[in-house]
Amino acid sequence: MIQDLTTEYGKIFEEELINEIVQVGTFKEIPEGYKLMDIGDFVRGMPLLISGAIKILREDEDGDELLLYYLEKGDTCSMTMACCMGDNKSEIRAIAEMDTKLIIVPIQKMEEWTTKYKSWRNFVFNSYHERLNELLSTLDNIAFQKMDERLIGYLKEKARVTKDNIIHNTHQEIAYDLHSSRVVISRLLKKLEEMGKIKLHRNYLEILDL
Amino acid sequence: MIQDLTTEYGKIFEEELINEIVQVGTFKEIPEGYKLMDIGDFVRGMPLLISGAIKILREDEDGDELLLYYLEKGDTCSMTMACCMGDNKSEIRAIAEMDTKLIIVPIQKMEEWTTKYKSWRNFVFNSYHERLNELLSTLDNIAFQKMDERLIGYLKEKARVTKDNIIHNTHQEIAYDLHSSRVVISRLLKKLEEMGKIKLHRNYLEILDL
DNA sequence: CCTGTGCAGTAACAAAGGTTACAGAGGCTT
DNA sequence: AAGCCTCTGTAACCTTTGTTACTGCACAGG
Repeated sequence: MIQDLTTEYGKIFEEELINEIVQVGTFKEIPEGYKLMDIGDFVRGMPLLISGAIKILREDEDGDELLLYYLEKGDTCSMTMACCMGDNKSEIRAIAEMDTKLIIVPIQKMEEWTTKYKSWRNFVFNSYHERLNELLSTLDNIAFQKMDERLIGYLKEKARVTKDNIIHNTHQEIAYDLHSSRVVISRLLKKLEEMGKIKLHRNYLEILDL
Repeated sequence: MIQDLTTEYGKIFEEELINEIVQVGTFKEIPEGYKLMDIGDFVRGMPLLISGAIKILREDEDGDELLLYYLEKGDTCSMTMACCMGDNKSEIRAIAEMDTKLIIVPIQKMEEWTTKYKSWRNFVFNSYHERLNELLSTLDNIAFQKMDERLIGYLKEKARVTKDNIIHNTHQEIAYDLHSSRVVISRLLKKLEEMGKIKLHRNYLEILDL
């Protein structure tokens, strides 16, 4: 755990802080598909990602989903932090996009370290900053783009995060993430295939040239 | 200025911090409609709102607008803070929704006070937190609601912020804020009038019962 | 009082996206 | 091989939203 932590966070955190994290943090290995947190859950800890990726989803009252963004190595979840200061119920759902290693830090420590370590303070601010910008860009996509553009963006981002040009999802799953319907996604994917940008298969698709 | 500042922020900031703010801050009175900041502008200061309201807009490459949220008294602009840590160009446009009083604090002080004052640190964290939640709720509206619901929400929010049941806007202006078109908004407003929820006039409309 | 300008109402049409329904294909189980 | 389940392709249709075009109306300024 010290090894992993130092590799990923050694450059930005003081040694003393790293030691504290090792003492109070819990190392976890999470399999793909594991649900780390759901809407309404109480937030008990704050995750520091070592490797892998976690997808963050929003859901409305009717159960309609929407992908917000991915957390990757070096990221933490600002939502979690935000929750610590409010009613501390989660506003979002978090699901491991691939096998993921992370460290959970108790939320009490968060406040303490904010006073004690400048590097931690900067880390937290930076994290908020990044999440705000991610949310803004998600909002841009939804507000200003049509479904075909959003779909292309989705495939690109997913390929980037998983470092894999094969998208292992059914059309239905993609439709959920984009808050659309299966038929619409099938239609658009077919068009992309006709344009030679992707190749469709059962349960997965290949990205050729987006 | 000390009077205004103490009234609004006296409860949350230490006296020493209030004094510092008075020393380095610039008090400003902004008329309705004044553009405080545009996309791409360099961020030089951080606003602390004393009274009034500021609307925060996002715009895409084609010039299409979208209202994100309002800043009100006691608020500050997290985007501004976020910008201070990044390339410090603004991602958003800020326009006074009504006559507004505020204090501009130089951004260098922000970092300094974050180390020095616990109350400031909490204020900044809280502000990030609130903005994240505002953005989330804006995103919910756009992603999950239809235009008629969004329009009702817009009118309600505007009435709340301006404390006025008369909305002083043309249909075209409303359409810009919601990123829609004038004809669509006219259509929907007419329906609301037929339902007895509002009363339409030239250049303004009355909210009866939403 | 006349007129230009901007605002609002409305109709007709277009496009995007969502819905329903059904057929066939692939793959697994028995 | 037969049966079953899930995924994909496709057609027909509907709703919502956006677009274009034209009308009349209100108001300000000459």
